[in-house]
Amino acid sequence: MNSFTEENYLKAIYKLSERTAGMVSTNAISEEVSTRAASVTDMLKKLAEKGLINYVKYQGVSLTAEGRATAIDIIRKHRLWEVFLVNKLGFGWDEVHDIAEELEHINSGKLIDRLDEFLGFPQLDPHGDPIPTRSGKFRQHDFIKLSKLEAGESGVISGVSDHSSTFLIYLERLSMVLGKRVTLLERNEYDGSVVVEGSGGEKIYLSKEVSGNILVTN
Amino acid sequence: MNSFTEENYLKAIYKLSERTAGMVSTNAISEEVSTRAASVTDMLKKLAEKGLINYVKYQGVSLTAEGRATAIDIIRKHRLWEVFLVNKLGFGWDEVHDIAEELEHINSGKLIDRLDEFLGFPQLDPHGDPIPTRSGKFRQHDFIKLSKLEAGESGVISGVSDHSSTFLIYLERLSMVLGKRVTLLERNEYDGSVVVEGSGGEKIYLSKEVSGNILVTN
DNA sequence: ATTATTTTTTAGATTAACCTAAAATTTTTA
DNA sequence: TAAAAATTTTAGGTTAATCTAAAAAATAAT
Repeated sequence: MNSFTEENYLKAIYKLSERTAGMVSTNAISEEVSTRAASVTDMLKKLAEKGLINYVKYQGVSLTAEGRATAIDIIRKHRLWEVFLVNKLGFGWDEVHDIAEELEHINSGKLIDRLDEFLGFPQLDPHGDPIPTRSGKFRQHDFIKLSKLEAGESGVISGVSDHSSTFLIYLERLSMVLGKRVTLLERNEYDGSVVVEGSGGEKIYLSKEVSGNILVTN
Repeated sequence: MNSFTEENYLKAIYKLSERTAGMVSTNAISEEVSTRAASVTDMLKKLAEKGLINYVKYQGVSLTAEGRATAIDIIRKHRLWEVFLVNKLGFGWDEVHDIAEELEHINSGKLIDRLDEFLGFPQLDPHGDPIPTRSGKFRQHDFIKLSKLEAGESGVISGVSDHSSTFLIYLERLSMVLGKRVTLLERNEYDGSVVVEGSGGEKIYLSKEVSGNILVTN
């Protein structure tokens, strides 16, 4: 069995290799887990020893099949717990990340399968992220960043790529919630900010960062 | 905040002081947490330093008000999670102890209050143990050991004092489940074993140990 | 293509929680 | 009540996960 800490490293490496595709650097991991690079090096040796990552000194790391499966399993748990917290206990989508961060390390396959069933086998978590199946498969999701829409084009808000509560509370205040249809009216080429229109005709101003963290479909 | 390990020591001390009322010995704790006495001494110093226990060298320990409150809070979490596992996820009463042992350390007051509400503010866990209120109060329970019934007296099975799955699975096989009414037919004075009769007229033989771990009301 | 900078690793320490072996204290027993 | 036995504590070590400071390697810049 892997420790709590080992699991967090695997999750971090998985997350980083999604975005960058290829080798993940020690410094990037260090940043992600908020731990000094020297400590990361120690842990990388240990994870390599256990066969969970491919590690080449000074070159970076990638997950082995086993490491990847482990990481995906943790993500599955995290997202199922988030669904539980929001759908069953009435938490807001901005409140659940930290609690799920603890719950994801609870160690019982049976528990997670029962929870999955109890929740009705949800496909997406409260932030629109796909929940992997028990065998570690992700269903395809065709989300694009809101910031990539053309002027005049519309889309339905289906996900976010920042799960921090500050960001989610801000979206909430703008009533930019999952399921809402918006049309991109204009893009300011100078700073990348955009103006979108909701179905009620209301106009919403979004900075480049914000629109880049909102995912839409259609 | 207290560590996972510190919480387990507090829980152990609480449990032991329930049974013995008074000072708890190092060896008893050592046994309860499956750790050497020397290590227990280290931890006792630390817990005393934090104001959670009263510790007098060579004399034993007792919980302070704060330590007691902390222990009761953990017990509350443990029992609420057990109710969740049994009532919502369909686990058997013999399967939930170990999982709840992990879940009880999840750190969020809001989570546990929401869970309590979601479960309908249960008063007892699946083993018949009372669930303390948010303010740490136990409702009175008037359980007596099945082994203390007089011949001819009857009672309703309402709790157990051993939560191990071996014991619970054994009870299950005898269909000695919560809510069942039984009448004590006879007690063998030689080994303390008893014979009870169920409402269907079936006779069940129970050793002294088993009948001592079954709690009845009425 | 050397030097300068950044990144990564090694070396040596620290803290929490554990251990064994030995010493100190308390309890039991003769 | 003094010796024997049991309990508890101290002393000194280990492991996992972290740290800082310094060395080594890779990358970038002149």
